[in-house]
Amino acid sequence: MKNYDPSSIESKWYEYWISRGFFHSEPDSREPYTIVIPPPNVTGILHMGHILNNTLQDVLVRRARMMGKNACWVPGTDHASIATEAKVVAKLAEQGIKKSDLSREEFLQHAWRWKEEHGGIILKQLRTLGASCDWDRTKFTMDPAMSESVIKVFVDLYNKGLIYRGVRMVNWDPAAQTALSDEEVIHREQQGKLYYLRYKIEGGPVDGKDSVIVATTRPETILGDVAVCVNPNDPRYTSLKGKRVIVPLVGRSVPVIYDDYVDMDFGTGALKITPAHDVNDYVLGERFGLEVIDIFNPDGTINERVGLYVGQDRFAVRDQISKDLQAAGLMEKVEDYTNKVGFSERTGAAIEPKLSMQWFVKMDGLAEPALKAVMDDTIRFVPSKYKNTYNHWMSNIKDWCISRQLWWGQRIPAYFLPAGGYVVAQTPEEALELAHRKDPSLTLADLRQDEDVLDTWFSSWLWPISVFDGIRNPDNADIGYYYPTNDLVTGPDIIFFWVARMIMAGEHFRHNKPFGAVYFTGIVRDKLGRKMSKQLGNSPDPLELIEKYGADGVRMGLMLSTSAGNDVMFDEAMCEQGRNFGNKIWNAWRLIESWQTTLSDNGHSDLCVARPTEGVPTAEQPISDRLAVEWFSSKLDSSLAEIDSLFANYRLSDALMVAYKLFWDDFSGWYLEIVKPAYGTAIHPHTLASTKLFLEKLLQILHPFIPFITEELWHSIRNREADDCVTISSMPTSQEADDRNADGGSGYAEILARFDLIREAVTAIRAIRRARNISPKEPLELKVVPDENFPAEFDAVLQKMAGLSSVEAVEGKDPEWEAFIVKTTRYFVPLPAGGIDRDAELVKLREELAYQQGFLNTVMQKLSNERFVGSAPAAIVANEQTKRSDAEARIAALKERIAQLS
RNA sequence: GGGAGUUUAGCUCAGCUGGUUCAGAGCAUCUGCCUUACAAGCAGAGGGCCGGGGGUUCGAAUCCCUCAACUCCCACCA
Repeated sequence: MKNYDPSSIESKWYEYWISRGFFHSEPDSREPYTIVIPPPNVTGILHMGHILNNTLQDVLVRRARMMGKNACWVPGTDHASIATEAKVVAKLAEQGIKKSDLSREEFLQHAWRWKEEHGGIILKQLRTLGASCDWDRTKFTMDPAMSESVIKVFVDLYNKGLIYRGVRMVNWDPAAQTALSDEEVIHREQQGKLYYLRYKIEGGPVDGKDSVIVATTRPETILGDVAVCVNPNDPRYTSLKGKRVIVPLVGRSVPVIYDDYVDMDFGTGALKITPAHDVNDYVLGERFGLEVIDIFNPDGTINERVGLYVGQDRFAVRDQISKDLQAAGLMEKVEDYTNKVGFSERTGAAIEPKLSMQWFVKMDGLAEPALKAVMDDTIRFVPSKYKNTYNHWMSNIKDWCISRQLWWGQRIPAYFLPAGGYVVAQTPEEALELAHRKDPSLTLADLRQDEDVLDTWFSSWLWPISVFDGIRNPDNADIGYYYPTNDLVTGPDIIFFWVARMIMAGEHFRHNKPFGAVYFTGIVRDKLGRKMSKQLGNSPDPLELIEKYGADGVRMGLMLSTSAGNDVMFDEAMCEQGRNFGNKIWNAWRLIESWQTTLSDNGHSDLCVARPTEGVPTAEQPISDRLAVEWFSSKLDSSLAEIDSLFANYRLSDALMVAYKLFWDDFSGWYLEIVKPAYGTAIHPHTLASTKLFLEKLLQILHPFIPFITEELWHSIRNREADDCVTISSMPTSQEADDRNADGGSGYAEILARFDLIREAVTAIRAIRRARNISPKEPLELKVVPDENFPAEFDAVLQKMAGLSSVEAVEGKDPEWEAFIVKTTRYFVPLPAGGIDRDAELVKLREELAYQQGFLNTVMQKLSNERFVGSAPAAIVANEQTKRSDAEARIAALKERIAQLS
């Protein structure tokens, strides 16, 4: 089989890991590494954003596990009250059941059944991706213990005076029929109209005018008008002082009031005041003691208050009232107008500002320590630009409306008393105790619990604490060990909803940050940069992708093109690249596996492969092998160091790229090619042993990114004990070069540099072959004028990789030799037949000469500039001097060559 | 209306507190190869006034100013 087939092994290994309990964590003496998953909506299904987010978490967790940490990734789901309740309501509607026909208990039964049937699908899907979560710790935000924590926190904050109840102007979602927090409202530009309405002046014309023209985008709200407001400095309206005007159609007489809130330049400079349905109007209404006329039902239809348009929807009324005004001659004009309208984040309905009784959390005290923790980098934001966003929001924070007029969620533990007033307590029984202080005769049946539930985020803000039961049992072993968690991986879209509030909760309830760092992912877009959506049909099904490219391939594809905070332009080609890489690894193993250390007499490989460690080598290890091992060992080491530092800065895709190139270019392209025995010959046992060791380390480095294929090959390399898996192996560290140096080897920086010179020479010879159409199989001779930049020790490697029959030191050149220079070393290749094309050669040489002379000029300019020599650091100047002498050497060689040819 | 970010090769992006031959990487493209691990591959090659303009400096993709385009966040102008 030439191609790797991921599907045949991926599910096998996931089950194996689970069966060995590798992902389960209990507190022990090791250092913990903790991540709590951003809990997806319990009824949600996996999309590309989840794939990205969870792959990132898995990479971090798997790496930490291999670095010797006690890694714990806590999975779970969120009850998502509005979204889930909306889904259940829709599902019931399909069956002809209206929510209003059900009791609370009946509805909740349906909801729980729905949750049991559809809930947690997403968690199963995460296993397909390879997510190494500790499934034994799976939590749901409405688990009894989780809900108990939420209620405990509510009671606690209430008793501290941080939660209050009051009538406020809130964002009302007429579709879900609940209040929303400010964060749940999305403002979007909308193409609307600006209507100019005529308000007749009571008692006849003033200054020749019989009416005031008022501009509004919402003519239907005139039903609730209680005043017309103008700016006191507006000369157009000074004469209206003390006058009243008639609300069109409605016929209500309302006063003209004066307040400099009104912008004289907008519309006509006259503003209608509807305190029940506009935040600003409400403020003005309070200031002037105006009546509040609420004209809407909770579902956005007109109520009976005014007796007009009763029962009709607000948008239908807008059209109708516009016509009626027109007909009555009360519409001056209508203009196109673009304005911002708020919509519900969940249902998409246009938000209606509505005055209602709600519960709020006082935020300023909570915000202060939470702001500090981020600004002084106690909690690190990656990328740091989100500190600005966070700072701005936290500094202007408003109180948090936490009550929702829904049934799915934690019910607010406030109990109303028959005689008025209420008590707040953890349980009805405790509530009764409190109630008894007011009236000892009360029984449980007299208490009426608040009908509303809490905002979903009021449970998720406790997530990093409550998953470890740190609210109910603040001193338990888990919370002490795993908290604070290490990294949080989430999208910037919920920085206020969730991240900020978790920090507040952490600081308030644990007096400690909830996590050490927040890695903000971008949004997964299609390759045209469009957001993925069902409507556009541009959102691929992750499970299909996994089936097609393997989980490793999909993970790799996403990881290669994501950096913190940047959106990912998703292209299936990326998964293809990931799959191809898996194939590359697979084939590298096939090659190594085919190598034999002993051969039978007839030249064919023995069926029985000698164990390299057992056999006594019958011959010296080839020098090219020894050098290749030494070089790759250094290369591996320097790459490890690089990867470490990239991880420290959360540059995961760069780290993967380093590993990718290490495997593909250095290991497969160079190392394996150097040590590869000729067909039909044996490999030296030492070389084979080293090669397998290298492969093992490479698999370890790659495992956090592509867990499946690495585990499969880990077991192919040798027979292993049940728990000897790459998943829980120890990540190689980058100190091995030092050990080797102690044995008398050369430092690895130097060997890497020397090897690069050989690479350049090989590439140059290959280019000559290509230009002259010389087959790679045809041996060439190489002549060299050795100097300090000629890595003579790699002679054997050079011969093998460039297909040379000999490398000979010479003093000078022959006109029939093709020449090239690596750094300062001059190389020549005698060409077999036909010789070289002198003219073409000369053109090339002269171009090169011109470039080198130009380069030398710029160097000389710097060096002859006294201010450069005087002010630049010594190292920079010395470097320029080296550049100068190198260039001069090359120019001399080029000139000599040109002289020969012409 | 405020604030932040982005702009470097066809695409996606690296280039940290100015100085190595600094103009890079991966992918894509082009050319030649089915060479006994891999055509999901190998070998080679091309490709960019670093958004425009100005300034600071011996020296600018990098620092400052300005203009332009795009993106995002926040904000109660009907």
